[in-house]
Amino acid sequence: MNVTIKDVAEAAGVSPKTVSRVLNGEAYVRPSVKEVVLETINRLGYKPNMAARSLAGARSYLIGLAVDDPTWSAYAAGLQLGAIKKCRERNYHLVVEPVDTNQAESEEALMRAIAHLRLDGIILVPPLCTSDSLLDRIEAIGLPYVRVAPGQQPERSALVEIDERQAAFDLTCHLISLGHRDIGFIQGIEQHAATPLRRAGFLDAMHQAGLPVKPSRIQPGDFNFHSGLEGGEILLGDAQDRPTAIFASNDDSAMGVIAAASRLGIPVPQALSVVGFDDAPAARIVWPDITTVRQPLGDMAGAAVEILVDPRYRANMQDVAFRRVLPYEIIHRGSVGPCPT
Amino acid sequence: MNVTIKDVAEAAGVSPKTVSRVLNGEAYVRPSVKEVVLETINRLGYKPNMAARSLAGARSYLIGLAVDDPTWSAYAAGLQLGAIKKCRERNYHLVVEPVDTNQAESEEALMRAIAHLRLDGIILVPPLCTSDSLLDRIEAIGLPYVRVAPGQQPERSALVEIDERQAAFDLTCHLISLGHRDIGFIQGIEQHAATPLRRAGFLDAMHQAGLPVKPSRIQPGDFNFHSGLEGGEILLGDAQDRPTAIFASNDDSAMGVIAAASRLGIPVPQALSVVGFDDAPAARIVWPDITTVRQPLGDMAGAAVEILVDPRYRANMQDVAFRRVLPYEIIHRGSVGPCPT
DNA sequence: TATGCATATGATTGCGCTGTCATGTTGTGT
DNA sequence: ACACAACATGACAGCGCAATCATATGCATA
Repeated sequence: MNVTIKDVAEAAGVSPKTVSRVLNGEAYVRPSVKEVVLETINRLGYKPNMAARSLAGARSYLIGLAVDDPTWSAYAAGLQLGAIKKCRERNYHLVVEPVDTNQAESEEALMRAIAHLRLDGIILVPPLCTSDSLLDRIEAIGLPYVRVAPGQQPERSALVEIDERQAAFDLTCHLISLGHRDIGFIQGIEQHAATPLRRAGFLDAMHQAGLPVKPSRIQPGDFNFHSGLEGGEILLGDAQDRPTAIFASNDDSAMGVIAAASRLGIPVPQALSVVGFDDAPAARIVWPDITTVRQPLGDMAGAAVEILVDPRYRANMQDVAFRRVLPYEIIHRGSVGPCPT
Repeated sequence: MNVTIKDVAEAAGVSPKTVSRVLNGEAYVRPSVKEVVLETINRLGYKPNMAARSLAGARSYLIGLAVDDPTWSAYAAGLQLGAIKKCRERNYHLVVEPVDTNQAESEEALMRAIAHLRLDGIILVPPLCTSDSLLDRIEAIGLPYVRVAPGQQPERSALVEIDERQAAFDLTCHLISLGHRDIGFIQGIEQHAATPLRRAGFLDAMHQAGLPVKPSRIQPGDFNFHSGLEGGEILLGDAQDRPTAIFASNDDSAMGVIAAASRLGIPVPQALSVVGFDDAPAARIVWPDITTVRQPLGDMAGAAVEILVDPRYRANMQDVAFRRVLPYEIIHRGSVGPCPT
């Protein structure tokens, strides 16, 4: 049937264990032998059997990505792609596990999958990475995990994030620098750690500039188009008293705000500036395209994979060295203009 | 450490093999014994080890999803979610493998992953499912595969699709029934089998209604927003001679057409009707929302998984019974109106 | 030359499960 | 009552690999 390590060993004139050593990059193999083995592997087209590897060894070469995102938004997609790419590099594989935070049974299914597959590690995406009950259970079984943008309990475990608060601060400052003094804000899902951070960054910037923020200028939202539309219609509804700029907590809701403006006949960016967050693909293609904050989602997921496969992390999961804060970037596009006089 | 089948067997007072029988739903286990075993499994929290199962048995309980879609569009996301859901039901797991059709090395990586993981089956998504070289290689190793919307070589292997041509035909008829007689068309990526089928359905309907289609009314595209924008601008550029409706080959390009109309000051749907295809999430939320064809992507992927785990398919991959044509649905929304007089 | 240590390799065992086959233990028809 | 099936269970081997330990080589130092 299929080529096994034994076949390679025989063909190369060494023991299976030596082939195994070459495969796993262990020390104590003469370069000349190593070369012969590698050549034989290639010639025979040998591919190690993961099941046997994981049964005999300690690792499964499988990393989990747990996501609670029923629509599989661009955010989840960006992370997934980055994670897969890095897994390939490292000869690992990614198993995607969707979880519904609102369903206890769903968490059960995740734990079952983890045990089934003997995952080597798991990447937790908002809002899962802020669920204490889930974190507790994962810690209880000793599974290495990395949180993506948890926004809280930074000391608890490894994490990968950007400085959301600073990014929101910078973006708000940009609007202020263009003369905007009355800026509305559309929030995200409250359970996402990013939501309070982005709001805080926004408020920091406004306060630092000495600009007041009426409570009615802060509208709820849930990171999707509709909430942007609704929040936008409320913020822009009163022609006598409307903000000249709106900060939406992500790009989808920013598109909703633009749609609301368009319905009300308010030209963007001439009469209203709109900014989003995340740099979703759609933010680049809609018209006007949206000024936003680019999160390096692929890099973040890649960093998470790297942490999980790092034996040093597996040895000491409390190690503070595994807290990655990646750079963000403000992307200037067409949805922002100077404050209308 | 972890509970094994042996522990369960001892606790239940039976042999490991009997537990294995219960696990795999084999015949010849007394109901009373089965009950005791199941109770013990539950009590001990036993989770079978996939690696051991796959090493000892013939199945890996892993299904692959191969996708060539660098942006991981809504199409890929919809399929993925449906596949994962069905996998869970069946106690399988999904491993996502992105492939770049333009990179030979990428196909190599896919084949390596297949061998590594001993996949039980693989789902091929356009345009991969029309790559003869890839299909040949997969057949050569005897791996069961299902093609999603291949649009050609229907007899070659199992497939899951909708009747793209009929759907495009129906959608075009809808426009014609509203009085439109001059309809433009934006194509998709030529390598995707859906592209010629949707075009053919469109042309069929036009011809059947006795309506001419000038060559300039057919614009190229690649399923994304930009190509819709460009094609739209060309189709609508001449105010003296412009179609009253445009059929875009998917929702992204339909949004591009709407954006083009908006730039040119052409109100949709008053002066121009636009239809898309796929019923992407965005089609529902933009304004105006887009009349389109809903493909049951989740069901399609689910059906693909069901075929792959079906032992009858594994036994006879030529069986014509495994060709699934799922129903589509035309979704009427705000982007279509009667032909302006 | 003898001693030690770093380097290099192989023999053996077992991971947890399923496949095969042997062995019981009931039921059914005559 | 007997043969013979259908049913029910267990003993045992082995999947392909890595971990462990034992065993060989070199090569410098005393």
